[in-house]
Amino acid sequence: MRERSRTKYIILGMLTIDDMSGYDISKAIKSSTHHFWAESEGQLYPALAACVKLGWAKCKEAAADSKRAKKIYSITASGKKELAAWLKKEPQEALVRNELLLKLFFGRNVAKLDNLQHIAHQQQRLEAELGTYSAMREELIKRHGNSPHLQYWLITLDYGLKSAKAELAWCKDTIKILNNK
Amino acid sequence: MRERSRTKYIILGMLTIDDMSGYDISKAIKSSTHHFWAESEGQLYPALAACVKLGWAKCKEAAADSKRAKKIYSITASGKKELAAWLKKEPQEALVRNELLLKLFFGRNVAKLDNLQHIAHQQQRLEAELGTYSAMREELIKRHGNSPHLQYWLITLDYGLKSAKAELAWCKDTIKILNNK
DNA sequence: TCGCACATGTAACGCGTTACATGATTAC
DNA sequence: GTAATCATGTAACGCGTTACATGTGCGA
Repeated sequence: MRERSRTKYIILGMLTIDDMSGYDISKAIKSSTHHFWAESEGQLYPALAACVKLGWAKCKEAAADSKRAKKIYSITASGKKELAAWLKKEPQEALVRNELLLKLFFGRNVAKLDNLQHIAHQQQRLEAELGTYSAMREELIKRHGNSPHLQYWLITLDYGLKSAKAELAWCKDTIKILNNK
Repeated sequence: MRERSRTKYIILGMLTIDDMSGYDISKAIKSSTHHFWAESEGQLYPALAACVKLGWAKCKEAAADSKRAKKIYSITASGKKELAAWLKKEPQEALVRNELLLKLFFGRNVAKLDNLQHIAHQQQRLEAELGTYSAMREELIKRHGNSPHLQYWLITLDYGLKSAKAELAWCKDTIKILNNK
């Protein structure tokens, strides 16, 4: 069985943006890739240690000006090579597990209202998400206007915006369909 | 730690459509929910046995007219209750792990062409998917035109169609953006 | 002083994939 | 005859979440 986890690569990727601590990486993931790729701390810290062991990253204690004990990691030349090799490989198909759709697929086993409630709730979630994405977009442009990463970040954000809008349209249509019959 | 697996519920759901063997359920999943919820045989058979043990399903050997040794499962009253209770509970947020987006997020670490290739490949996949969904839609209506499940099945199919179209539009836009700069 | 954010980890456990194992029947 | 599909499972393993554990610094 070959390794399948991509935690080490998301770490390396984050370290190409800036030197960071484990905690910083965790925060960065939560505020950027979280909607399409999440990681928990339980994987992050061991994977960080593994990166160091493989020579893909190195670690130094935080500068004296910082009050907190903090380990700052940076990517090595070898790490950059590994990351680039992985980035070039054909991405695997996205993994999706959508419980809302699964429940709706079997929706005829419960009252129509139960299904409608699930969809209405999803609609609310998506509207909030749309707001978040728009805010993120402005924030990104303001704070990283001349970062060479920006173009790529906007691409993934745009994916979120477009798919949230499409999902929202589906919610509205589906509510109509269920109410009219 | 409470149980998180939903394999037993997808089994119960399939058994509300018809009595089936494990192999039948596996095939049914592959041809219906697979795009938003997949299960492997390694989970399916043990979960089936668990359903019987819990009294949610019962099992009888295949009728004599069948040549093959085959175990046909059916849902019990208790199983129906369990399924309905689960269906009514608020669905959890969808789990997504999109490797394409993850690679693009770090896209500035490789050549633009590498990123473009990934997107072009995704575009092809989506076009094929769109064709599959359209064919499935016709097939469903033809074969299950008066099934009480049909309405719900079309809803989930429609989700696939709409989100594939949105993703396809994003692919085209993104290719343009990357080429123009 | 109380709670939150910062900061770093480990352990337990359930989940899910992959691979293996086996054999029958059907279609070409 | 040979490959694909039908048919049912088990075992090993890596993955990922959740919960736990511990402590600091800062603001209200």
